[in-house]
Amino acid sequence: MPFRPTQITGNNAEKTKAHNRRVVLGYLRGRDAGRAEVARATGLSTQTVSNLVAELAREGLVAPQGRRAQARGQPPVVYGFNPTSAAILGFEVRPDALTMVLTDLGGKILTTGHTWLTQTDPAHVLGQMAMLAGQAATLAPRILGAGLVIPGPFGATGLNAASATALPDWVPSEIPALAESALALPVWLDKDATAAALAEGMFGAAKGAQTYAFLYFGAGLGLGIIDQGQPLRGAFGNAGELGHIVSHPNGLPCDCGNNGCLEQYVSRLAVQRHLIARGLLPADGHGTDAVLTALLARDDAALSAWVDTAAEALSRAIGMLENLFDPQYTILGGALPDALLDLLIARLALPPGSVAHQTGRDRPRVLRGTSGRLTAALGAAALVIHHTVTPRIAAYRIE
Amino acid sequence: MPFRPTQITGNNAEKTKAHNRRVVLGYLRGRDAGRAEVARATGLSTQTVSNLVAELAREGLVAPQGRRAQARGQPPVVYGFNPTSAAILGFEVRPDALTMVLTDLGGKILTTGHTWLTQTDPAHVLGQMAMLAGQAATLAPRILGAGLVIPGPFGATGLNAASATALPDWVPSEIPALAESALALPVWLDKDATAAALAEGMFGAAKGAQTYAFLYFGAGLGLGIIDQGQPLRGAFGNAGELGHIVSHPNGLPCDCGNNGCLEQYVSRLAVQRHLIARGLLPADGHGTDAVLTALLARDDAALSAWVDTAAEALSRAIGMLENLFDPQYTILGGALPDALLDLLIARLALPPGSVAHQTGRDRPRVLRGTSGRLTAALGAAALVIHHTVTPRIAAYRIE
DNA sequence: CCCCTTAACTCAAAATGATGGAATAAAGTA
DNA sequence: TACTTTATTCCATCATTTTGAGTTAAGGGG
Repeated sequence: MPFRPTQITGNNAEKTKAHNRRVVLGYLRGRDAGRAEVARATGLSTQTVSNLVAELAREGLVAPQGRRAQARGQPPVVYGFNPTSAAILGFEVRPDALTMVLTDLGGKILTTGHTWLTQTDPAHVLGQMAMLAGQAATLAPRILGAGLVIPGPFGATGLNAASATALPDWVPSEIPALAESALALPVWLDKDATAAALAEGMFGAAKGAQTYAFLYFGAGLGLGIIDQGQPLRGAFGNAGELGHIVSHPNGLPCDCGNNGCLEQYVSRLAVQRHLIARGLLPADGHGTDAVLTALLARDDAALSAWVDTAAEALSRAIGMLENLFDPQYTILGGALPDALLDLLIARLALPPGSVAHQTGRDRPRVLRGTSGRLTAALGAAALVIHHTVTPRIAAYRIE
Repeated sequence: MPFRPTQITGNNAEKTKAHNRRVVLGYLRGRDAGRAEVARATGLSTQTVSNLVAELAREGLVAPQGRRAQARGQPPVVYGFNPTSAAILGFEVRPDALTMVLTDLGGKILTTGHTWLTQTDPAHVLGQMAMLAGQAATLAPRILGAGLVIPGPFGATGLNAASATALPDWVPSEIPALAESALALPVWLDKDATAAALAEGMFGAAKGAQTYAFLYFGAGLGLGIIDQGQPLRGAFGNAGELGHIVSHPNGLPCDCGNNGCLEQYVSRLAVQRHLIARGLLPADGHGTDAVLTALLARDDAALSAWVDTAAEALSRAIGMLENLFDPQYTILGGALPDALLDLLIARLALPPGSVAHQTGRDRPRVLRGTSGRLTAALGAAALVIHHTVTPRIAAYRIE
């Protein structure tokens, strides 16, 4: 329930413990370590770490990996994160379909599920979710929680006309509670691009990074921004509507009322439209992925022309994102074939006037995401880990 | 020391108390209230609030405002924030000058100071600071701390060529410690636009807002972004380099290597260049403010033409910021006369395709800042309050 | 091979600070 | 005046972390 935080609450001993537990678990999720090392890194006493690790080990979330002599002194008992000790559910809700993944805590997919939706009211969709979850539950001894992602934007904004993809009845502040009773699990909700970004930082290309931008190709073009490990949300949960920034002043009209929106040039819909106009794809867009893969394999000129145009607009957009967000890197992912994303990246000509253009970079400025078609659903699953493992600001209360 | 946080640390009882103290003080800074009300709002017990308020009252930071009967029951003793109980120092360091303000905790300016700088090495500048601070100290019984702002970007980035304004020797991670020993006060450092944004949210146009964008006219064009009350920093502290996003593809060349950077069209330097080219301002730009005010008063056509161009570019930029950050509003402030900022705002034609274009807004999408020429120095002072009053994520450790 | 040093770890007591329940104070209401 | 409501205080209790004194298990020097 990330939206509209209104008031910062106080702490007490119990919340302190929960925080410390997340700190310790977060550290061990990053690397195996002995308890004394965790204590030094977190600033906690060894005693506290010892207690917390014992508790986590009792629950199976971490496990001893044996002693490892390093120098003098008694060798530490090294503990490591145990990703197979529990499972998590991720649901992606779109206007036409519901996708589910069940993963372990390391993001490894245990099973998937899918249903086409004819109605999109929460009651109906939550029923479908409960059904899929019931099937999945037989495969996992223990499910920690469920994540839920829906496309933005939320509320009545200037983008609504353009958002046939939005789910109007899905009020972010109400859904988690409904879902919790439907699934009998703790539930977290976020928007697709943000959740996908978290997943990429947890399991994928941005593993270990604290500050990065994730460019999400869904129907349009979304953006998830993670700064210091925390997602940027905005006042109404609508941060990251990258698709509707104006890339070409006086360019192609968009349903939103702007002319030259970026997603008219860089998106799955844009490439589909380009190919349909040239007779390379049926008008309903059926089989897009297969066609794209085939065209890429034979180095098709029409597709290559689209990539050139898209890469030009995308280069400017990424330069802008770099200057505004100063990410460690920008990641491209979502519903486009990996080969096409790779080609787009190869054709980028990033502007020199960027804070990301610096000496001594260890990695490229732009990377491809690793999770492919299931990006959003995996992102949903990652929400659970994010909220279970990542220390937060003092909890926000929602009113 | 906001930059390069590396590790989240654990909590203990003392940190918990410090957090709760900030929560309580933060609440009372927003509105007067009885202790029971604070307890309800923060989720703390009345006893805890009572203890913390007593401590804060002992220090003078809050003071009882008398009883206020409201309904039945014993009327609460209402406590209020006491802005005159202490003072704070704010320093703005630029390559050519050092500006100081001494304010009370409400942002009211008690005195100002100014020195031209011939050298910019930290040792020299810190000496000048200590001198100014010494003079100011006679006016305030108690100084809580000092804030320090410097222009970005930090490190060796692609914008360095363009940043004659940057201070190369000022390494953000080292300065606060040096300054603390020079001033014998707690010191916080941040970049100008970010600090100015915090000040605007604390004392100015965005008072009470949690999520907003502040467009800062310095030499170039900076941006401070506050999301959920926390500044956006980026991986290297360089988030918000708005001036060098490409506004006009293939437009005017910029020292940074890009063509068509926004600050070539919208900045103090841009309007100066426009006026110099037309013989309305001496080539050294001397007397810019007076000239601008005079030209505005007589509705000068040349200036008006600049405003039109600037407003067009600015409208697109603001639309973009809205879609990326989803702020409650965007604020324009800094080193331009209020009348010019007002005219710019009046001429904006904001794009319709924006998440900020929503029904039921209580305030305009764009506001003018309130603090004028001293914006950055006031921002520096605001840093002290931000760190004293605002609850934070578990403290970051710097390595 | 023994003893010293180093480091990890455990146990029990102490310290910190939040909480909960009972008692008290001060108002409005019947 | 008695009763209800709300704010506040007092005091004992509770949840945690920290501290300090051992204990264990390794390496290194003679």
